Amino acid sequence: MLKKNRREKILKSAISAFSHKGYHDTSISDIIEKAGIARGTFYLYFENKRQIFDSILDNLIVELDRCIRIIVLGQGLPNPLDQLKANLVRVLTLFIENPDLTRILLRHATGLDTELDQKITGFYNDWVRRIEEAIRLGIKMGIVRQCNSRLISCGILGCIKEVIEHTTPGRKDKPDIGVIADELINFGLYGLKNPKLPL
Amino acid sequence: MLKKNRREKILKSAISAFSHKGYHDTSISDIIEKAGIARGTFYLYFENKRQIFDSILDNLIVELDRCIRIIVLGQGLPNPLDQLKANLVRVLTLFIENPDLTRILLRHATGLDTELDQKITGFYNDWVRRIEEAIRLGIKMGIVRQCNSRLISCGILGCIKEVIEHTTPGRKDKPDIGVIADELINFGLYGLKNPKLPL
Amino acid sequence: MLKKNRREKILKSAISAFSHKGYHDTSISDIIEKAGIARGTFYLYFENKRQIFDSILDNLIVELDRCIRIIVLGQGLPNPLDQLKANLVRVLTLFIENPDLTRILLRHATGLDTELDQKITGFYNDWVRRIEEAIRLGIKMGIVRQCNSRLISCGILGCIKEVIEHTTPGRKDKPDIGVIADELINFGLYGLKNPKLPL
Amino acid sequence: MLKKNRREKILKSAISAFSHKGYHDTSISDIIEKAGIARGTFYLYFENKRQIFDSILDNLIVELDRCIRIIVLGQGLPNPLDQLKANLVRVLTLFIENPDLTRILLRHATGLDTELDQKITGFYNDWVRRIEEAIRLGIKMGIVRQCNSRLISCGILGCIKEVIEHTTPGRKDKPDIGVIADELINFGLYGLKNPKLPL
DNA sequence: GATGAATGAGTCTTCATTCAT
DNA sequence: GATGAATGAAGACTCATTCAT
Repeated sequence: MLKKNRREKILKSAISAFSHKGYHDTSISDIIEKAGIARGTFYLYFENKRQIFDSILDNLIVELDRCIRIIVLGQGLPNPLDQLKANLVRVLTLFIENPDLTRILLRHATGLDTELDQKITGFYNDWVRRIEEAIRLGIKMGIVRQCNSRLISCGILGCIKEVIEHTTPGRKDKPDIGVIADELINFGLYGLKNPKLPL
Repeated sequence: MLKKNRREKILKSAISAFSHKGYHDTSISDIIEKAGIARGTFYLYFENKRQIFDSILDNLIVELDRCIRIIVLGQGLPNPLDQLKANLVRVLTLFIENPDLTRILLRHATGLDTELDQKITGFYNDWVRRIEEAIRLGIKMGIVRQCNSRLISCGILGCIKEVIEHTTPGRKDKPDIGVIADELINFGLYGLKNPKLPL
Repeated sequence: MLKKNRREKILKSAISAFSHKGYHDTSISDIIEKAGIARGTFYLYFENKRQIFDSILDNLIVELDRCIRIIVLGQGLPNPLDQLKANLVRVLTLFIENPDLTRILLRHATGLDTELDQKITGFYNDWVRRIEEAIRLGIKMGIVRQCNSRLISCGILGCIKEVIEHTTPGRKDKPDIGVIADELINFGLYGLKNPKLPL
Repeated sequence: MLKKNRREKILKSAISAFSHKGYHDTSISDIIEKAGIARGTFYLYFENKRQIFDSILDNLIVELDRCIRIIVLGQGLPNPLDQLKANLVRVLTLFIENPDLTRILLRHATGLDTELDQKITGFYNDWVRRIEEAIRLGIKMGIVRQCNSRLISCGILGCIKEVIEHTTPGRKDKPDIGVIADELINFGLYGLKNPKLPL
């Protein structure tokens, strides 16, 4: 238990440090000072600087994946749109409540090396694929119009990412996540055109 | 003239190196080897490693800004939507024809230090502001529905960024930029909903 | 204790290196090779090359100041001339027993940069001032003739410095410090004129 | 003639630069900028950085040696003391009128490398030897008291050097060289003791 | 397990000197 | 003779990682 606590403490220090200074500008000294441990101790809990960074990202990715529940159609089940919104709300909440992790993922996890880049690209691709599947299903069901589903999925992911990056940092007033989710969903469904106009 | 050539050569080598290995993993040795020059020569043309990186980004930002022309309404002028599309096409073209620069901007320019982060954030904010103004104007004119213009502008920027990142790298077949632009515009205007369905 | 030893070892190596090759021609490599330590270790004990040099000089200056005791007049106290000689003997001894430090102070500490120059000038000025005060007191007491006390103090300092520089280096036979001190004091008091001659 | 002028211009620039920044902190760039010449041109007139420094010092040493005239005894000739004072005045004048050269010799020429150190030591030793010979002669003639002539010569040289260093820099009011020379000679001959006191 | 002193590979940057024009 | 772009050797300093205590 004590051991776990120590690991957590180191992780927290590392998250804070990486978030503020980025991977390269964060030194082991930064981390151990914040954690209040000795230099050697760090290496008892993590193999090296790179591994603790990976570890942080892996955790985050797992958490993020947990936010996404497959949308199930069926009588007696919540409206699919509501399920979609619930997913979005969970993701947005996770990011907004963990601004340090958000910064690490969106600003600092990028371009470190090929391996990591692939991991993150893979993670995003996963989401793109899920969105794409949903769109394809929608098309099949006649509720979504024909489009380049791949491209649009990509765009939707980017949409969400950018809104998160814009919403996260240094806010003191918690934004209303429900409103944000609604705006995003409306935009994704209906676009910007004034519905009162003819096509 | 010769001097300009040399500067260009160094810039090209640096762009290639930064694009593939990122800022920190690119050494001056990498750059001068690619450029086929001596170590000291590098410092004749650039103050230091950081400055050549900034220089590359500054160039790119200038080029990008040149792609965006203000949309002008009026008889005898092209359709605003076509003007919008032309902007988008120019931006997409610039990115797709310069995949190395794209990688640098989207993967490697992020999180280097506060100053650079602010410059890039500022640049993106500029675009967000322009999109926002267009949306506001549209709302006033009654062609765009009510929405949180700020949030949606952000989303649109992210949409474009992600599509670019997804489209750019390592393609050998040039994608059809016109098609991409159309898809993006349609998505932005009409969303995903099948227009044959009632609201 | 071990840590202190290491610091001492590095200091000794640095003193030897600086003394023989001067500040600029001494590289960190020179110092760590002599000390038998790794490159990084040096920087555990000293901030940088310049700081260890300053440190050496600061130490020496402190030691030198310790050699000088204020001359006190009074019954039952040693003859003022003997007190003066004792001061001189202590200073000469310090220099002669530390020829490396002497070389550093007299040959290599000069002209490195404005800051250091001022520190050393300040140190010498201190001594000049003390000598000057003694001369002024002597004039008041009627035992010293009228003179430009400032100028002569300066000259006396130079006198001592040059004798030290001439006496210190590479001697194997220890010079008789008492004799040197006597010669200097006699010169300062009586000058060169044969006392048997009328003025 | 033009060529000679250029050489002089470079020399002047170098003297000014070396005087203010010292040998190591003076770059070839400093010199050629002040001289208004191209980099390569410098090497047409001087072999390298070190040689121009030597050249400056050699000039100065020659000038200094010219200041010293052998003291000749004989009827109809000026008083030996006056000859001595004339020597001193010439030396002091040279230094005071060339503060940059003085700084170079006294602050910056020291400890550069063994060869130069030996040249300068040799030069000073020359003067020490001359002073010593004069003292010996004086002893023989009965006008100078017994003393360690070597040591005292050294001291006298130091006396003069320190007074010069103290008098030279940054003065706007030209000091009265005759007075300084008198003070120094009086000090050397009679010391500090009040002559009205018994020995 | 915990510590922190020691390590040394790696990198940026400077600057005296050369040489083709 | 004059130029100044090019050279590359050299050196200070950092920091992730190890290991003896």
